[in-house]
Amino acid sequence: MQSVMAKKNVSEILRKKGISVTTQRIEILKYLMQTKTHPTVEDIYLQIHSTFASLSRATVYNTVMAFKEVGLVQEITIEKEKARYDGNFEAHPHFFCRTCQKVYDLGAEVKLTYPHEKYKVESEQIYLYGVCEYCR
Amino acid sequence: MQSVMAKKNVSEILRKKGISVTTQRIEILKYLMQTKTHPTVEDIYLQIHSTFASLSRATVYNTVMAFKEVGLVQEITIEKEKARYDGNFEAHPHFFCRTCQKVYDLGAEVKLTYPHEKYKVESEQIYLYGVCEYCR
DNA sequence: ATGATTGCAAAATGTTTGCATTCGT
DNA sequence: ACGAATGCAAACATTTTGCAATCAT
Repeated sequence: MQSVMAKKNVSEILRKKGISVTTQRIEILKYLMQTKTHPTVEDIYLQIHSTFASLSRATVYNTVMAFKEVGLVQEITIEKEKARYDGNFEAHPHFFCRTCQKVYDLGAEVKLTYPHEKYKVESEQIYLYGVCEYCR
Repeated sequence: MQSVMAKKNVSEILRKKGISVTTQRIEILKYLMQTKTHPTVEDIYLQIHSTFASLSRATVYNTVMAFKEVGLVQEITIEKEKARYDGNFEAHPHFFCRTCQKVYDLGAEVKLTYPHEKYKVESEQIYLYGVCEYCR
């Protein structure tokens, strides 16, 4: 029954992360937490701009960078053309369909095991490529 | 003793892949098979252009795309800014150092396990992020 | 009040495209 | 000889930057 995250909850998340709370950031975070489409900056801009006309692309760029730094979003570079953003910060693999160009989440069934030796790993991304079930 | 791959061998690889053999392709493939730096298009262009002045950036773009299609290189999108190319086509993880911005190969100690269910996986990329041993 | 954020425009970067010339087979 | 590959310039897409106006605390 809680279809869309309330403005208050989103503000609280921003406050807890120690970054200042603006209307733009609230709107962008609400959108990112609610969608599973892995939107690009342009996607985010077009979506929010349609109901909040003053939003600029520069602010979307600033905002996703700020969110990435405090750990509110993951940056998905599964295609070389453009970055996508995922409001789910938990590590999980992504699948790119080369037919419909959509990015899907994969779950815990994909597992990565490695010894932390020479490298101090801070984050990881697993990208799988192929054709999704709908396009086959 | 075989420091640099001979022109003949490289030509043979191209011929076996069924793509036509040009001087530019020979030079680019020789370079990609010999380096472990995961060069960008600009890196490849600058390196080869220094001794082969007529090479153009457009040809480097065309060539890495052709190589990718026939399975001679992997495209590494570990950074959103630019793609890198790896002449080692075997699946292996990559590590990106956020300090020196270099990309390192990781070996078989990193393992990915998953069931092929809904998605027909054709290729995979594993990217790890952190600080390398030299930068720490 | 003051420093951070925003919006706009310009610039920078990486990549793609169109087309005439050259090359590989 | 013919289709493919090359080189150049222009176009395009994404991202970054500079700066004045506005907003958050």
